[in-house]
Amino acid sequence: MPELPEVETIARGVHERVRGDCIVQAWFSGYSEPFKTPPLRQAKGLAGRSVLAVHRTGKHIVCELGPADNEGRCGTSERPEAQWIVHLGMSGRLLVTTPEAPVAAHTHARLSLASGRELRFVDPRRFGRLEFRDLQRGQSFGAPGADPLAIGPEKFAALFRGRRLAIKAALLNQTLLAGVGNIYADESLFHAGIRPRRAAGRLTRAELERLRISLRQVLSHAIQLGGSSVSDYVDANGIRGFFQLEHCVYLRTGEPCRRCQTPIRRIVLAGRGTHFCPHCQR
DNA sequence: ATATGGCCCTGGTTGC
DNA sequence: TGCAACCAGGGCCATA
Repeated sequence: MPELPEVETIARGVHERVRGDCIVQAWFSGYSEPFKTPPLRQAKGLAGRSVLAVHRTGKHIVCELGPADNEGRCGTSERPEAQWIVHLGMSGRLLVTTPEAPVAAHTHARLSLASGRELRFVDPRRFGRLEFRDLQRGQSFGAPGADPLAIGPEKFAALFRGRRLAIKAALLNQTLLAGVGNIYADESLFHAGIRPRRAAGRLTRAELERLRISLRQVLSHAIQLGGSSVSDYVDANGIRGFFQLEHCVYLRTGEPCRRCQTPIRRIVLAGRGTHFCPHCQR
């Protein structure tokens, strides 16, 4: 399940490989209903654009696109005129391949590039979303929540003030923090020594600061290891990440805590499997 | 206003 | 061995 570190890894990989390339044409599968922009409009908007940069915002991959000139060739303007926004949902993958590479089942988009390669969007569970934005008509994409890697102590504490919901549920709320998903919510709460069910607004200032630091450390460590490959996650080159080997609680129900040997417990919170150490987390 | 729970969707795993 | 039930959960939406 791609969360911030996995999305960051994929965005960096795609950036390195397709920056400066040009989208010659775009193909979309018949499946399209939940896409934020109708496939025909995406295909029309993408064709002839140059890829200026690819980066992550929250759990979204944003491709900054330049203009095409009169001959249909790619422009070289530095200022983005459009954006292609990819959300991978649960099972989405964004791959750079050759056109000859076998087309995986559930491939929903294929962008042919001027270099002769293809950028493909594959998503078996169809929780992913694709959107095209014309920046001359609309606003640039922005995540609603704060960046957990950049937020400071004051703003972080303010996010949770007065909130009665469980801290785990609050961490998953993308309008508060953008990019935290189930794995890193559980892992950061473990490292901060906080029980997932604690009411967000009742955490002490010291606990909130431990949580902010833990979150930042867990996320940046995971980025260094290329993310967590817990199901079928692979990066833009088809390479798996290694952070799953570092997990302390996530999907370790019944296994001994790495710190105190107490068996890890699993509860359901906000509809999500939630894992914690009953001894280390208070 | 905040908070909760159901739904979507497929593939892998478990259990009979 | 075969098949069905179950589980995984991000984001959206209806409801309380």
